[in-house]
Amino acid sequence: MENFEFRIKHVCKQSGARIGEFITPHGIIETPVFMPVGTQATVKGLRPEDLKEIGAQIILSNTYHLFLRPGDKIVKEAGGLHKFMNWDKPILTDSGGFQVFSLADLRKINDDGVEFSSHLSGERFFITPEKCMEIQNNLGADIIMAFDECTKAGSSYEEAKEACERTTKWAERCYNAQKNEKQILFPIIQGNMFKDLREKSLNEVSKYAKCGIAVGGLSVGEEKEVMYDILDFLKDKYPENMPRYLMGVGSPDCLIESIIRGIDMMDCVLPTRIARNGTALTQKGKMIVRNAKFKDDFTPIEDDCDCYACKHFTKAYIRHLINADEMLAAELLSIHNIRFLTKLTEKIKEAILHDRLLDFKEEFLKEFKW
RNA sequence: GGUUGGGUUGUAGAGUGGUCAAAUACAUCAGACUGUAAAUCUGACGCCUCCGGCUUCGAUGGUUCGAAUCCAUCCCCAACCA
Repeated sequence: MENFEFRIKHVCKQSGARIGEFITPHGIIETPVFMPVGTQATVKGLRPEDLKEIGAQIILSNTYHLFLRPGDKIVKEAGGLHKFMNWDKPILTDSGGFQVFSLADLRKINDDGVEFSSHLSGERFFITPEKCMEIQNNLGADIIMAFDECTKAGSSYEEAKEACERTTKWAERCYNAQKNEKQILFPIIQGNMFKDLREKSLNEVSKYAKCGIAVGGLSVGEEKEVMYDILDFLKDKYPENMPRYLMGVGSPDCLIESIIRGIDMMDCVLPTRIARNGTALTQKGKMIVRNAKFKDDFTPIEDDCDCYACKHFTKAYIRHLINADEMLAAELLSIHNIRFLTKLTEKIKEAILHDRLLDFKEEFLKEFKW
């Protein structure tokens, strides 16, 4: 596996959190890392240049969505996802496992795979683990995800167990189907909120983890404390020397809490979605810039922020753009929100380096309210 | 001066005797958003001591058990004719 390597550079003596380097064919990812989501081969509202400027090292895209449109063959023909979307840094494609969860009404699962009724056309497609690998091979991301079954919080033990076992079997099938050495397959730990299932899943799925493993099925409606508890439970059980990716988690407080619990990589649609809906991330928590109280506030979202939006524009102006339905509002807030998270991970790294991540968390959460 | 058509809750605009505090849209205000069916969704939007009460549909007066809706007068607005 010379195309991929994970090196731990420092472990925080206070928290156990790590700083690492994840080497991929498209460059080194410094962890811990927040990964912006670009489901349809674009981080909504942002150009690759914007993303680089705000410190994005890797972005996500999505197997299910790109399979439906434009089709993985088109992307392959275009020269692969990197070339297609003009992003020369690492890319991770999610497997479509999350769509098993989010499009629950439009799919049927059996042990062989999932039948989706396309949310675009209604046309039915059957996705197996092997098909998922074929699609992801065609897309050509650096990191590809095993096809899994993500269950919602509140699922019964039986449901969780069934999904968990299926996810393990599918991980094996993905492992056997994945031949491209330029791509690394991350298997996914499931098990819902049941610790025995989580442990079993971790142990079984680890067999298929060469240089990276993911925790899925969290932040699916449960209380944060429940998620933290699961992460605590898993913390010292992961395979050695590989990055741990917590899927779909990314509010600032969760970011810190998860990194403290040994997580290296995270992604989340939150910063870009709430940006499009008029909300900014700040040191104090959410700021709904759309609110009338900002109509004559001629200061930046955050005075000390180095992002393009804060350097050049005021809250009053951005509120005006939101109010006028101008797309620049979404762009500026997306830039700010992603920058907020990349900057937060930089501060976290700094704290890890100085063995004071727990202190940093205390300081951060003193001001930050969600 | 005359004719015709109008004046409805921020705006536009339904409603032409009871089921009307009054459709709908827009605007406004607030909230939600965590591997993106989300530039989306939810709620509020006359006033109050708000599971009930009060005051509204240009104004005033009337008809009626009951009026935004019918009648009279007046005041405005628009178009056209002099």
